[in-house]
Amino acid sequence: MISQTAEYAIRAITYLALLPKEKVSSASVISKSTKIPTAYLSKILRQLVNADLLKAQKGPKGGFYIEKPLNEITILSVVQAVGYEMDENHCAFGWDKCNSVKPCPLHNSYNKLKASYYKWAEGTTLSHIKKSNQ
Amino acid sequence: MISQTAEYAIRAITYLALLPKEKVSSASVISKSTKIPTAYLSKILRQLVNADLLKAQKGPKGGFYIEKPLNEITILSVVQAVGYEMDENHCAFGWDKCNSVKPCPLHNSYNKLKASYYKWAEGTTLSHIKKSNQ
DNA sequence: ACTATTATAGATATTTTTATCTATTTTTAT
DNA sequence: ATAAAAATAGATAAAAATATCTATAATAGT
Repeated sequence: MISQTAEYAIRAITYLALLPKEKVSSASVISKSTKIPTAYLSKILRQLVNADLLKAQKGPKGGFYIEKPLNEITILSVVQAVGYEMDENHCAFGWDKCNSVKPCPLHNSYNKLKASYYKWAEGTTLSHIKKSNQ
Repeated sequence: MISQTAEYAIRAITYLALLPKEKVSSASVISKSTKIPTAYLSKILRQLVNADLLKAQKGPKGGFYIEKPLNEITILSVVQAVGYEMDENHCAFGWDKCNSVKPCPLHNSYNKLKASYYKWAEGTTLSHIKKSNQ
């Protein structure tokens, strides 16, 4: 449903979101708390930094933290930051040209699933997640 | 969202569902029509046969066909036949024990996505797909 | 009976994803 | 200045998913 890597990204940024605002956590602390392999987590965190979802601070007492308002960070943006956006033009039936004008036999059914995924991924923010946990 | 293998399975069985009732197609014909690699498709078809979603007929003029009523074949049953049922107890936040009584911070959000997936996968049958294509 | 055609089974190969390792850079605190 | 703690970068390794290959079994038609 959601790749391991994307799940790790969501898990890690959720962990940071639940801390007090702008509190810094090192990769190794996040790793221990979230059970994400340390080295792999570091790569994921870097991708989140590159996507401007997190800030990084090098050196002792450094680590990662969230600067942005939590309601601006959607699940979709996190998933896309680690490279798992779905190919909008992918045809589940294998057609080269498949669109709403000339839809493949699976087009309409798949669109329903896609729509509910996007509704969820764009509609769910770290702010929602935090609110439902306090 | 849905693994390549599961998509192939859905694609292949949809192809058969759109043919006249109980019409037989060989793996190589299905492969050409659906752009699924032949040998890989054969394995997938066998899994669908093992799950009693398809029938197989060996020998010349043999192949695969659907015997069951199309409204009894859900997308979920196809996906499960090729081994991609999701782990119901998997916790996206990495907790060992995560459930509705003691939910992890992601529990409720993920449940919404899971629910819409199951609603779609259990609610969509080959009958629906065929009807929307005639 | 024989031949050709098809599914089946299992082994092997390739590709992608996930994970680890090593070295380097930055920065805080002494 | 130096040492320690952290991120960063890039190379490598392991595991899983995807794909192919080879041989065998079943069956229809001749």
